Amino acid sequence: MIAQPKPRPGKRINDPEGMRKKVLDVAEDAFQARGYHASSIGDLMAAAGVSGGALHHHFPTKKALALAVIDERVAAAVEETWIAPVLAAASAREGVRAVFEAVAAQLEQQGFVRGCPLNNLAHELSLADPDFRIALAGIFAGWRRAIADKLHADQQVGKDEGTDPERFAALTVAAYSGAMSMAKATQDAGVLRDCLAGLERSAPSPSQGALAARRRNRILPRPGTP
Amino acid sequence: MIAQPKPRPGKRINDPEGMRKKVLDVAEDAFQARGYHASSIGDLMAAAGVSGGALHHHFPTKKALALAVIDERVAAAVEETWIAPVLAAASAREGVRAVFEAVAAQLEQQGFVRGCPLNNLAHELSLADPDFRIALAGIFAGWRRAIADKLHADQQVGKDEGTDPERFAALTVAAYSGAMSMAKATQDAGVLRDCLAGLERSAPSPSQGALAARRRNRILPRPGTP
DNA sequence: TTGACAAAACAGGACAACCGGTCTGTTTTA
DNA sequence: TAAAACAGACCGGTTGTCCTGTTTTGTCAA
Repeated sequence: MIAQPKPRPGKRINDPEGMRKKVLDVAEDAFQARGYHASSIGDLMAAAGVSGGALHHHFPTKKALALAVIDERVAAAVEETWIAPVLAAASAREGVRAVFEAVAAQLEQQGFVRGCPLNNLAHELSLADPDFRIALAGIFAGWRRAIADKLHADQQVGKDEGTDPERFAALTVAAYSGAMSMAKATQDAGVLRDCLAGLERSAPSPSQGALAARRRNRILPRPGTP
Repeated sequence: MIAQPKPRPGKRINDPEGMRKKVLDVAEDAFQARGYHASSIGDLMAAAGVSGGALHHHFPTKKALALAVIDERVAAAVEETWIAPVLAAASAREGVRAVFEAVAAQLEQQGFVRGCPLNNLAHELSLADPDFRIALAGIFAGWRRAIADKLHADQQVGKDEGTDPERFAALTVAAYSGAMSMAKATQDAGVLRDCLAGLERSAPSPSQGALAARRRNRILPRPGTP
């Protein structure tokens, strides 16, 4: 007999939080791999091992599920992959460089590119529903704000003056988003390095210790796809 | 009686090319506005006023229709919006600037943003099917090549040396793609101008006549949505 | 502690609408 | 007169949602 968690016939254990998390896990993965419309709730139920009634109890509609994925998972992915590393870096430019390189390295090691979760959903859902659009736009805004604030903090210490923080943040987010789009289409992460190199041409930096902030990134979910 | 084109009951005129064009028109528009999966062939038939048999005669499957849209329409849009204006400009940098500004201006005048057709479909279809991915990657490649070649030609005349053409092209395409992604999510084309400004910081340009190449762009299709 | 009881959590089937594709048949055209 | 072009019905499968039950769990008086 295989030792499964709790396949006992006569007993059942209610685990609302665990079940909700399990559904969000598979939904996040499916939306990232196949997109929103191409992921049926039947697929999600099967992948998560959740009954229709249970899923409907936690997420009344598919839209509600997607909104939860956006608010809780996509936002967290941006926070973990971009905002936290940039804030922890020695400077904004250094943080941006570290993230670009870390993501490129992981993608190359991984061997395939599924794209940026935020941009993937943004393209598919921004025009589909105002609620989707507002949620996604908010994540973009937070992303840009974090970078702009970091650069502004740098300038308070005399670093990197002469660069407009808002423009720098916009260009950084755009370059990364577009690079991931191309990387996904070409299945080649090299374009990330090209864009980073082009981006750093505009740096007035003299020279700084190149201590790469080694942080795990989370643009691409679980490597093991069962 | 309303004067319709040809609603005569007893007569019919075969117009293969016209019917094919009509289908591609509505498909291009629907894919841009709602995406591939959200556009049913029933919707397309109704919008184009085409029977199921006719549509199936020209495009046996939905995938075949999408591939035709990509090869004939999306590629043409990139050519018209980006490649031709850049090639016609005084320099690569000048062409890039002109396109960014022209697109931003049109979007602001239009009042809403539907995004870049290439990136819209790239995000939704790149992982869905290898044929889609290859077709889309090819358009990206042509786009980058045109910009890189233009910059290389500039350098043959001594202009803008010290800039790597491939990297410049990659960054330009990425910045535009990402900016359009954000513009779509925020429904605000201002980010295009922010990115352009950030992009031009890396220019070693002394000064050149700012003759804006005024060309119609075609990122967003027909303004009138019936 | 117990027992009652309402709410939450979960199971699983039912259903109408819709999807994309196919099929047969008719009309036009080379 | 055969092939191309078009019309329109048809079908099996899928979609998202709802619905009716059943089980578990928390609560609170006794």
